Amino acid sequence: MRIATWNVNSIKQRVEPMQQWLKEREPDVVCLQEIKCVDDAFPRGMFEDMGYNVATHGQKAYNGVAILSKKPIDEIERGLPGGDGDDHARYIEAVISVDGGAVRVASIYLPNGNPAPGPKYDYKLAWMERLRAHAMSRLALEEPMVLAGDYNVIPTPDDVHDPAVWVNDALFLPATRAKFREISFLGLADAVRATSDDKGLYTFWDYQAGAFQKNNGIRIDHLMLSSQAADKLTAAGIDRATRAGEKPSDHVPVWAEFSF
DNA sequence: ATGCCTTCTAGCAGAAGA
Repeated sequence: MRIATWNVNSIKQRVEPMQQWLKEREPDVVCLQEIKCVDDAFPRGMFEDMGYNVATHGQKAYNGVAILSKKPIDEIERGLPGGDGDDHARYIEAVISVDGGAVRVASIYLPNGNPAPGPKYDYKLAWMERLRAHAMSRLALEEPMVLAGDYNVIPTPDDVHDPAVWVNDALFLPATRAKFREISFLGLADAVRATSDDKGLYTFWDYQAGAFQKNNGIRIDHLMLSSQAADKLTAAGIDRATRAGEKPSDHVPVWAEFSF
């Protein structure tokens, strides 16, 4: 089974690139972020025609997440627990049936947090603590689980072209990285880093100043695996070619393949 | 030192993104 994540930066603007990529990569499950539309405006029929079931958690103009799956989607939960008054659509979780079992999958759009310090950064750190608490409770189920999405976290200096430029950014501040390590150390493996030590592996390049052409990027989209999923990991990759196509998102898909 | 680019809504400019 192949599970992918992609921050599409508006689903309506990405219909053609998505169709092309789905045909080429043939993922079984896709976690989408920044769909930037309400549930009723999601182009559900297009994906159903391509053989996918669709679960969305949309929002007008901003944010919005979704899960596509060729296998049935069960136990859909929208929103991350603990957000008193948090109306951002940034989290959707579901259980996907696989041969002889199931895998729990979440599509995550973690807050950007800039400018830092400030209320947006406070919201980011609070959201990360909610994610940590929820991940801990889910890990107690001891089942295959993939928490995939745009974490808006650069985990290490090896995950950014020019670390010095990012030292005061909410994506790279020590407190951000420390919180991400806290989540990782619960027992979640980064699929890309489980399979490669290469530098220069990025998932986002700014639209401005020719960032992609210079490979001036950052690695912020991650698939985090429970040990029961990591044990079945056979490959992982980043589809950077989508960034060179027509009307690209500023993020590219990241995927992991499993023997289940 | 600043904008660079793309998206959204609203309404022909401003916010947000990372």
